Amino acid sequence: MKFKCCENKKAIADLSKTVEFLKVIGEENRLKILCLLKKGTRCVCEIWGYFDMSQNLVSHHLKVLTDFGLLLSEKDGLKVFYSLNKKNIKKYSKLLNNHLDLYEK
Amino acid sequence: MKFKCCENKKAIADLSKTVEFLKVIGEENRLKILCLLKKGTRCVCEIWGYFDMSQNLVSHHLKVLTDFGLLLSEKDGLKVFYSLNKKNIKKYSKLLNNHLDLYEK
DNA sequence: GTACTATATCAATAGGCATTGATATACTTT
DNA sequence: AAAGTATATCAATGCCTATTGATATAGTAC
Repeated sequence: MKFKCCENKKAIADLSKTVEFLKVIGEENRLKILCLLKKGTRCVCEIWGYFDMSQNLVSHHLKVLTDFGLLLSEKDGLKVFYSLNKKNIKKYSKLLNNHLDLYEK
Repeated sequence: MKFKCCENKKAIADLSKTVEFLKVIGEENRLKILCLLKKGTRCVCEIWGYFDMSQNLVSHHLKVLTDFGLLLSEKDGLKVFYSLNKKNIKKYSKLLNNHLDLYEK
């Protein structure tokens, strides 16, 4: 069995990116937001209302999630609608599972 | 599709536990240690040497991982050997994947 | 244009935690 | 018992970031 986690540049980069991903989703409010958005697209005020968080706090967490590429946003008039960036979430999930999967090879 | 993330006590507790798990593994040195231990049991000095971390820092991270239940330790003379607690890692991985899996149900 | 609504940004604060250096503990060897 | 080795703990520091309150921006309705 070859150890692949820290031996080459690709593996080290993957690990760093995985850690970033974990830090982004490893925050209670952000994980809640991701969970809610599994139901579908929501505007900021819906998220805010749903979780009883302050408006600026929700904005902050939405920005963190969006900046990292986990959410997509679309403006419609005054409202901004957020939705999951499923492609990227899937990508990072796979990266993570490479680390967590204990039984491969 | 029923939204299950924050609606009942079980779901909220699962989410909290998931966040804790993410915080524990979402640290570069700790994820590296987990990766190394996929190769098999290692004593502290081996881990320390492998990553060029200070001894007390390795001890600290090993403690965090062990306290959360991700590692098992066994003393043999002067040395302490650490290994993955695969059962628990698997348990938390499943919990996490419930959150990340976008396509279930 | 004025008032209002939805969202984002800014500045300040506070708490958590990774890191470090020093020291303690526990075991082994002589 | 004294010296050496492996690991753990303690105290202090500094950084990062979640949170808050206030304000700014941008669009809508009158």
